[in-house]
Amino acid sequence: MKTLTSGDIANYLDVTQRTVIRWINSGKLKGFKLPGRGNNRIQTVDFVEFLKQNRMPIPDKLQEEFSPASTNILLIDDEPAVLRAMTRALKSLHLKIHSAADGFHAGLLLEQLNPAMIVLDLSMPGMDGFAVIRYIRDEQKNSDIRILVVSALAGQQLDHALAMGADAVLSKPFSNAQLRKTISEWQHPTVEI
Amino acid sequence: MKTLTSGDIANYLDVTQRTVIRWINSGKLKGFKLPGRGNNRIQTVDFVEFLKQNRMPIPDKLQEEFSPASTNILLIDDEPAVLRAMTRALKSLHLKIHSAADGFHAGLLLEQLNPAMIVLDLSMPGMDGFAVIRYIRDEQKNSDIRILVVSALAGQQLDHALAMGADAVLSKPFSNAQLRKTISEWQHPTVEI
DNA sequence: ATCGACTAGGGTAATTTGGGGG
DNA sequence: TATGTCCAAATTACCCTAGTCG
Repeated sequence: MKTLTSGDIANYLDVTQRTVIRWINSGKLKGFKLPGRGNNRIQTVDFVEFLKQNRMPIPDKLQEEFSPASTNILLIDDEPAVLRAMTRALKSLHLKIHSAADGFHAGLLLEQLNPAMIVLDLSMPGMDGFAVIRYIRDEQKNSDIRILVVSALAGQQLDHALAMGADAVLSKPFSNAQLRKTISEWQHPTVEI
Repeated sequence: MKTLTSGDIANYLDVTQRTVIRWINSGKLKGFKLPGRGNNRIQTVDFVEFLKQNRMPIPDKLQEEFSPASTNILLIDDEPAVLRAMTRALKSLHLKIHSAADGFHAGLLLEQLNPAMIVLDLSMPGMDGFAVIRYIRDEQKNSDIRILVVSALAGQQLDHALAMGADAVLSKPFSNAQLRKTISEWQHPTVEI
């Protein structure tokens, strides 16, 4: 749990600490008090909520800290060589790159990281790639995950993946440039507030 | 983890350890001291009580530990028939039974449920059962998850599983009674503190 | 014995709170 | 009404040393 003090917020917003404390005490800004003299602590989520409600700009630092997952990308492929190649290809894009070589680690990391994007090989032994897409699209909380499907399978399989909710497909083999292009387009999405 | 140290709480609340110790010494936070140098230990119940009294947010991890969900059991086997059979066998034990038929769902559910026990088939297509044990024992922090390995593999594989940290093994085929006996022993463990 | 990680507590600096008045 | 400024007292952070443990 990352928390902020009244002073932190005063600095962020360029107001006096006194003002921030009054916001808290009047209930405008949600926070909690430490047991001692009642020093205030504010959870970053609550602060971001406060900023949104008042249409104030969100500092970049908080943007990241608040949703560190937004920069995670998860690569799922059973061939380590392919994972390494993709990692190299994406290294320059300033993403936190994680990879899974089997279904178990794919599931683990998907839950742990809540990644912004995944690159998914459809045909992996012991795992139904479509099941991954279905899982992600059915759970609302994961619904904004971008899915890039890569596969050596026939085109109609790729079409099926698109129909199930994949955002893009690439048929193997593909070039590093193709991969990078697709991912980088997702990196700076249209701003949402 | 039944008790917390001052450092644990400091991390939870994002304050310094020094502050936590002062809370304890001033009686604001109930705890007890170990003989020797007087290291502090705080029971999770007391900590949660402390959080409630001061209207502080309760960290997710603690939330889980306190929710009765700790009676989750996760069954991992690639044969649906086996999963159904085990589910029936365990139905009477008052556990929340979840099952995974592939590595992907095994990973997902392991993260989501934080189960108290898992029953793991070692030989599943596309998944290394030993990797699951290794993950739980090495990387999962509070790894008090009980692991029962079931397998049709040779005995030395089962021994290997035990060496890696499995709590018990059963070679297939096994009877419902054997399964139930092992699991029910874990349900009400001989008290250890 | 050595090492690193963790912990308790002392002393001091920095921060925080709430009040009062502009 | 909302905020900035000044203030004193309380609380917390920071730096330190020493002890414990595996």
